[in-house]
Amino acid sequence: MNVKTLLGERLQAALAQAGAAGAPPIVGPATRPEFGDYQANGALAAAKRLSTSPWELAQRVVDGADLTGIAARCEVTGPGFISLTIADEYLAQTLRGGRLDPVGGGSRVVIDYSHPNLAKEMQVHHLRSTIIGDAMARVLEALGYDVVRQNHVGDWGTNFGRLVAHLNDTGEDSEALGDLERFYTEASERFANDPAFAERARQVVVDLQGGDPQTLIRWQRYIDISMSHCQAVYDRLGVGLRPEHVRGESAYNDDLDGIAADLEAKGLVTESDGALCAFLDEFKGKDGKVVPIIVRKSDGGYVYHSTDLAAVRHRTGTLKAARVLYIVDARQSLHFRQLFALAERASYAAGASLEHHPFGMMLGADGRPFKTRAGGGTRLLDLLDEATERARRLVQTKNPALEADEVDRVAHAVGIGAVKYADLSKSRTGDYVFDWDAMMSFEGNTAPYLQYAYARIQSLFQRGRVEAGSLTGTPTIREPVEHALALQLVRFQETLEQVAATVMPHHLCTYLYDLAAAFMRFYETCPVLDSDARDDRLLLCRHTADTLSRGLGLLGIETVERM
RNA sequence: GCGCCCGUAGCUCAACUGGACAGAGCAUCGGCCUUCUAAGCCGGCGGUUGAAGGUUCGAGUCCUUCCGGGCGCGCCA
Repeated sequence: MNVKTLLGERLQAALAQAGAAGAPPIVGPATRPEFGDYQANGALAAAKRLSTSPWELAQRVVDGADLTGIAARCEVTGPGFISLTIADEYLAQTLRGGRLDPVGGGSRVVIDYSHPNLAKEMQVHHLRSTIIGDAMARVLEALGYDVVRQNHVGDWGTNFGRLVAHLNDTGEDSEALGDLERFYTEASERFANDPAFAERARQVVVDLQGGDPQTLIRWQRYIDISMSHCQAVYDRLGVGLRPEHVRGESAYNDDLDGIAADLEAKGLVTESDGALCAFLDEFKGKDGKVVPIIVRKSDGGYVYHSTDLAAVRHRTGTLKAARVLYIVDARQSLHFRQLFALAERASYAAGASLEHHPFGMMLGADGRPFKTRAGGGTRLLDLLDEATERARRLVQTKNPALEADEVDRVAHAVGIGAVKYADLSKSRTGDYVFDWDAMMSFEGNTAPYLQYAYARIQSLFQRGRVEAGSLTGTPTIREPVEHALALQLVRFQETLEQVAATVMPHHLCTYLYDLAAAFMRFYETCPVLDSDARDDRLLLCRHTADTLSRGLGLLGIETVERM
């Protein structure tokens, strides 16, 4: 149950009765404790339009609103705010322990995320797209949307010309592929310094796009090895991407001639310097000249505009998406604005909502692009190694009593969780500072704080010899800290709907942090096991544990029983 | 030059999209462990939200102009 939506409906009806039909109630959490749990600000704006007193209108809304059984208090405060306090009984009945209403109704959402470049191993800059996309996929699925994951891997184009050319020279069974990074570097150096090699590399691109069998075999060999590296990273990270979600640039190769012909037939492209381009007036660059969308290069090859157009058509046409979310870094903003505009004019959007959700760069503590400790490189695997290692040292310091295999599990959950949470907890629009010391201090708004809250509850259950699953019923709420905890628990649904709408997972992080903090306050104030209210409080603990676990799970973060 | 994003406490970040007195954590200072995990809880200190105008009953949020930073702007993706 989304309490915010429910309050909104009831207050909107009351506004209409009071003469302000259609006025939005504008319900949100109360900004201060003395204003209750929720507040509605709609009467202020509505009164302005009706030229009546805001206070009087708000009072009529309060008098007319049907909030029986929901609100314990509903009153006008200040110039015309409506302050609402939810009834304890209602909160208690609404507790769902992390279960969600399927508001998505099976609507299909395609999410394009991770999309590593297979020319080399995954780099740290692939982290953001991968984990934001993974979190969004999980959240939308949990809300009842029909999610289709699309890993639009970079497995095509000029990079692969030089790689396959180098593979041709070193031999099909090259041991060198064991070290993709070095192989890539060697190929790049030869391309830059050896004109004859560069010419062969360009020919390979033509052969690839033309479907030459021998070239495709070598290309496939390279792709397979690179993709297995990616899968290892996904497994290590615990993201839900699997081979069946891969639909790379190469998958659209056969569509490209058709796209070009179709755009020509629709009169959307013209030839310019030998290339086939679309010129959309709203996109201007240097010297005020229109920035072209290059559909086909002068050498007849295709670049990513065309591939992405084919992907749009696939997602809206074949997959029948209602929404397509592109979790791609902010530098691609112009590209996507151009892409969506051209797709619209070519009627490829098919009524679907095409959305680019950009994110900023990962910076080091020095404010420059982040590098790992291992050789100052940017391999994502090195970053994950370091995270787990740092977590292991910390876990051993904090709790020396843990068994060796338990240390492994906790170090993994905490290390990977800390990295993910540090990223997901920030609003994605800007750059963010990746600071090992801050995230590994494990204080404040971090994954380990949340994991710790969960472990404390599990410890309660163990100590009290309580089977969590046997805790059922509706608790009685007595204390203010219990009310605050129950209120926060009930806000799970509205928080996730907000995440789904904004594609901003950090709202879920903030929510979980507030939930854990509410629990910690409850835990400090209210004895559980040795209390007359034991059963009621155990129930609150169970709902908290379930919600923390579910919420962290939606972020792709594991919980542990002990830490 | 044009376009997009950003600028909030010493540091890292919020602020539910225009609502009440801008909130957390870190750092710093001070309290709380012979009872459920102190990776915790409670409190103090810390702000002209880059600047100046404007719209509004109300602006960190919207508009204009500056200042400062990042990114992008024709055959890579």
